[in-house]
Amino acid sequence: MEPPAQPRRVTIVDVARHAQVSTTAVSKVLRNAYGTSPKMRAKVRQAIAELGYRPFAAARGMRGRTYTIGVMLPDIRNPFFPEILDGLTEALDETDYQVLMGPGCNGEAAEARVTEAMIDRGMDGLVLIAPVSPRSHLEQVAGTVPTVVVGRHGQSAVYDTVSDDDIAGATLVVDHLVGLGHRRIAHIEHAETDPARMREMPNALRAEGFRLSMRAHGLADDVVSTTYTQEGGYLGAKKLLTRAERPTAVFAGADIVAMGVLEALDEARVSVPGDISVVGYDNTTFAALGPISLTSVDQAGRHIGAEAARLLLARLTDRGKPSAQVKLTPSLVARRTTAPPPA
Amino acid sequence: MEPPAQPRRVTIVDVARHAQVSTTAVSKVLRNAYGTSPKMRAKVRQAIAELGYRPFAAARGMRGRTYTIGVMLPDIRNPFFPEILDGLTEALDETDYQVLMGPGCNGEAAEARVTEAMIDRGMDGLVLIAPVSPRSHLEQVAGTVPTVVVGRHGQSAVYDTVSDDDIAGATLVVDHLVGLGHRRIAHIEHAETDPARMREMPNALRAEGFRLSMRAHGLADDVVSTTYTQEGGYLGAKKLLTRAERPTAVFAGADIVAMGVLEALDEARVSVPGDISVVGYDNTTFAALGPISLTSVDQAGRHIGAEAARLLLARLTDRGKPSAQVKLTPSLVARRTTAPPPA
DNA sequence: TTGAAAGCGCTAACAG
DNA sequence: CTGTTAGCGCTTTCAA
Repeated sequence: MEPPAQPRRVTIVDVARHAQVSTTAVSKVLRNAYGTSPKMRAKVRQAIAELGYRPFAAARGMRGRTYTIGVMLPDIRNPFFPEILDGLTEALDETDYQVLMGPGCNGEAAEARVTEAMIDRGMDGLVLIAPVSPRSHLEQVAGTVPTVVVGRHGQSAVYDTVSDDDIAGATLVVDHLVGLGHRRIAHIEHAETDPARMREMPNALRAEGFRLSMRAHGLADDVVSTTYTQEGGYLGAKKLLTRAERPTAVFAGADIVAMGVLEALDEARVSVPGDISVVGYDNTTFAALGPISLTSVDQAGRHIGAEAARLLLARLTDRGKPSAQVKLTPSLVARRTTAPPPA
Repeated sequence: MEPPAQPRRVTIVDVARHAQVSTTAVSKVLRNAYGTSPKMRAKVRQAIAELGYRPFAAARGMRGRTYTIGVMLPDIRNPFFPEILDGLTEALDETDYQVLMGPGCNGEAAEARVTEAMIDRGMDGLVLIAPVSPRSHLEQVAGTVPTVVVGRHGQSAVYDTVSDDDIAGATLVVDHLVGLGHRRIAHIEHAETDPARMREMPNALRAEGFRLSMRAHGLADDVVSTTYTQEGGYLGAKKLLTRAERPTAVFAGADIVAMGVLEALDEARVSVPGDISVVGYDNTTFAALGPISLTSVDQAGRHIGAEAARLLLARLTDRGKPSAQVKLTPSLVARRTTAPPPA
């Protein structure tokens, strides 16, 4: 008795017939395009509601836009990204655009695959979060579809960028620790070898900011090179503990690194912050967790996301607009892993 | 001198002309369809490579499939989901399908919006992770596009399900604690009022498993109702600490809840696991973090994701196939938050 | 085994 | 302001 499960999708033709107008009229109402009388709009809107019509985005994409924005994020596990996404979706909520995310990619090959997949699906705009691909690839992507690059410095004429001032962030950390009385401060960095990326990747800038700031205070800049992983932090801390003169504070380049540091210090029965203070970066969710309570640098992820959305919408409206670079200022959140050095 | 930035996309027509064959032939080769000679395939493949052709998925979707699978996840912040995603993408890596994720949705309205957006974009199949929408909506979605529901019990004739045995997981926890000598064990649950969801949502089953298991051991089942949030854990623990007879162990329904518990215990100067043992659920990344080292239940997220991919691919091949329910078995990971009760 | 031709649902020129 | 018409890039009958 029941109709079969798939009663054919309602199309623009059905709506046009039901409203006694042309398909063009329906299309125009859908897009709030110029040249529709209020009366017609009302008729069409009613027909749409009565039939429960929803435009088929894939078909729209063949001529116009798909109303889809793709977000590429390198690592879904990084607790910093959800904040960016929140800001992004919130800003896009009012619009007709829908956000779809590519699954975590690591490395250039995966990034290329995801960006291509998004372009092939006719996405109207792309937001690339902390991409590692060479600049040339980013520019090629941006040449095909409006693009905003987030969390990577270095400007381009074809894409907009939104990033947080990592130099300033590192300076905040050093100032905080020096203010507490620390003199021997070590930094654990994510080693960057590619000279092109040196100037663009946040990790490189944090290390650079640390060096500059320490020197400005007339202090020696002690940097240990590992990676931005928990293990990297663990190994880095182990190395620091063998120093003849141990540092009294460790600035980990990312919260996840700080976790490894805390683990190593715990193992070595070094008290935090009694013996050694620890600072992270990113102010991730777990930094705020009671048992951890890590002092960290907050990047205002929501704002970053909101700015990215704003820039993308602007470029969607005017593809030829000059590229913009937005730089936001981080802030330091002091918690229980930092204190004055032992007397 | 250079051609303009947008030199028109290479289409199937270009490939056909370059290979001196019809567009039909190219299409067939693309889809490994029946009726192409090896010689023709070779010619077409070469032309594709020489021109750097990539099919435009949006256009394919108009007649056939988009080779896109949509994954809806409720909360990108939940560190359990990345595991599922990894299993999913890994299993799909070999295929022509691309995974795209909807942004975190909370609540039925957001879920409906995302599922509709995915359907409107012609996605070939959907994976819904821990959806909260009523069954009727899930079945409606599944009636439109092949669907696999993950992390929610209760079978349906139209969609497949993959879930972890939450009753068994709760039993593992109780057995572990009882084995250590605990008798007064409390559980912090996420309150579920909707009777329909009672039988389907993991949180309800964990509480149920706890009750059953405690009674099987001849012990009283002490359950505190809050929510699966850090704050819920904090408040739940506060409440437990006011008990005349404090429990010697707390089973938090999720790792994030355990974080709140640890914070409350820390504040109250209650030692873990000296005075009170704490167990979480999900074995999230931060459970393993050195400073936390939380005993937790592991759901084998990768397997869940891999199973979901397998079922979806099967249904993509044969839409009429009978629905399947896959239930996986969890395991307990003992860490440093559990120990025998104080003497 | 191969190809010509007819759409899929929608938008964009262009006429009226 | 409204409607007619011709595609977008691909898949799919259906003949050859």
